[in-house]
Amino acid sequence: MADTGTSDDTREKILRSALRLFTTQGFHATPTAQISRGAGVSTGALFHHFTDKATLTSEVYLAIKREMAADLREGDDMALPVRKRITGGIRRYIEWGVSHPEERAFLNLFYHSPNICDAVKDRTYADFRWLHDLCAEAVAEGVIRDVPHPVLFTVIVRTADGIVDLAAAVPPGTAREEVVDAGLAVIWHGIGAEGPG
Amino acid sequence: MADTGTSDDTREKILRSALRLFTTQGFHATPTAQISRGAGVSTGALFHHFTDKATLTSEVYLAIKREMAADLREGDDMALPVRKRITGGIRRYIEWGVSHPEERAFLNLFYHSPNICDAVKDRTYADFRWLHDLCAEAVAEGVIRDVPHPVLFTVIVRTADGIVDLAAAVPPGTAREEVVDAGLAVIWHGIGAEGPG
DNA sequence: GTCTATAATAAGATAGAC
DNA sequence: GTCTATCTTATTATAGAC
Repeated sequence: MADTGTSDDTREKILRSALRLFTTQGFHATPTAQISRGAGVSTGALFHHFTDKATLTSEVYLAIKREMAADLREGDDMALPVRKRITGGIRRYIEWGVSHPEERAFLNLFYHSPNICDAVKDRTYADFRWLHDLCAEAVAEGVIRDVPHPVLFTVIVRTADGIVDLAAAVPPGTAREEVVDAGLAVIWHGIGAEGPG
Repeated sequence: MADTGTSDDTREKILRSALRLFTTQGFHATPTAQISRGAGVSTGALFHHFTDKATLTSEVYLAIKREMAADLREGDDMALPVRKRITGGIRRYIEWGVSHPEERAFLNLFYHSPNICDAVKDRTYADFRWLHDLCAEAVAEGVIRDVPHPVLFTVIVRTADGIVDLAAAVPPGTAREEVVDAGLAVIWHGIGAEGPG
């Protein structure tokens, strides 16, 4: 068990180095040699752990998505009413984005890149399925207005993404909380069946 | 005047070829040789019209932004009440996105790319200034709730971007109109001071 | 499992003829 | 203003020692 520690460490260091360089330079502008150098290992070690550069890129993506999905779900309390669960989910989504700027930049980069295999994107859909179900539940309960689900989900996620960028550009504390609260208020005015909250 | 036509044509063909290839392959994955080949000209001609690849990329961006800004402003009727002008502006924004998929893909790609000079992005801000002013006017008139301007503008644009993606994925006609109308309803519920509309 | 050295290829940009 | 040919450099990935 202690022996495999070194190998896993190398793998992790390569993933972290790739994340940092991809987000500051882009995929194709980042040579594999620079990634391995940033990780403190050799080119040979990189290609021992990852078959090629595309695989390494996908692995970075999958690792981030898995971590993000776990963080989001961990904070969910199923005992709470649906509206509070959704608000909490959006808040955690925003907090995660603000506190993970490199991961967020990578996801944006990856998402808008051409020629990135959709199969890779689809592999993470299941981890977020419960959020879709939660929204459907809210609509069924009359907590959310009867908006077509794709429109509903898109509005929530896109708006939250925008709030993340705004919140990250503002100093932590009251100013940041005000941005998040204002964003949440607009979202709930937009989708909520009742008054604001 | 007729003599310069050939040269301008070459320039335009290079810009169009670059747009198509960048959106399907990405910036760094697209060799300049392929761009010139796609335009039906030689590498030499490309570097005669653009000093380097980065300049060509920026020129594609600026041309798209200029065209988009002109289309948006052209449809504006200053005689209309503020709310109708904003609704019309969002509708034209969505329509432009749906009918310009390559341009939209390029803007997304460019916007999320690292190392793209902010100075280039800033050069187009003035063309959209009137939209910011229009929103501020709506807040001053009490047509839009008193939401901090960055939050307000972000919510509108991000939601509209999401609606473009949804609308583009649906066949034109009733289905598409329903998506757009549903999106606009959510936006106005979110930001409007009065009832829905 | 990690290293150094290198093979094989492809990139951006230029030179000089026409 | 456009072409062909090419220079220079950088890239991904592999080979083989340790």
